[in-house]
Amino acid sequence: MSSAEQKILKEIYRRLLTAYGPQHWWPADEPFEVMVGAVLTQSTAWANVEKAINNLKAADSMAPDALRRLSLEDLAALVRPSGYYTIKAHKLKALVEWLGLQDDDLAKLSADGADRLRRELLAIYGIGDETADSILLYAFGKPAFVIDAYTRRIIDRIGISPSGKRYSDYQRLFMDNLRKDVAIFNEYHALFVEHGKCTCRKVPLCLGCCLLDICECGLAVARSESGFQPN
DNA sequence: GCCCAGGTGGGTA
DNA sequence: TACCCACATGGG
Repeated sequence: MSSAEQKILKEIYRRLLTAYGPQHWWPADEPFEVMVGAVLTQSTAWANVEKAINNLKAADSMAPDALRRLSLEDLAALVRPSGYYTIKAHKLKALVEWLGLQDDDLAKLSADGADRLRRELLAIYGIGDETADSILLYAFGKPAFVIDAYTRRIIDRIGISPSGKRYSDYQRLFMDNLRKDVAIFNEYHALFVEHGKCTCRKVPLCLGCCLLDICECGLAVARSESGFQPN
């Protein structure tokens, strides 16, 4: 079986990878640092998150126990560059509180089933669908496809929107039509984010540099027609 | 000065 | 369920 959606999703991936190359998201970081980064990056540019992460490391606090020992005020001061620092300090406290209940044993957690782990994560204050899936994918190596606002816009624009508009509806579109491969899911979401930085996203119809000139019938428009030339 | 970035939770209709 | 809003720094 090979649906039109499968073809389109594979073609989008192929084009994004050709244009931007591998993104190397969270390739060597510790799972805990990935979890912290996933919270700090909520609606925030990654460059600002890096400053906050560097502050935590410089304070010798990039560890669950170290974060638990910090006062809320001190933690907020450290993550201040990432914005929303008061609320993010609360979120990180909630995260490490939960980790403490798991004996801070991330290796054991990663052996849990993805569904159970996802429910646990969603029960933590400050962790919603996208952050939960980011953690599942980038920290625990589970094949969870991450949906962000930009991914939704692309899907809607291409014309393969799911019948529902919920997070889970969009996620199912990818999960049902792609091989559940952690490396692919990792790269695909990162490429969407990278493409999101392209200014052409503000153009109602994709033209010029845009990769997403895919016609409604699901057949890819030739690059020569779109004028798009990958690097 | 204005816009936006790797969202979530709480309130209201 | 579906909107609205607060939350905030830093770079272009």
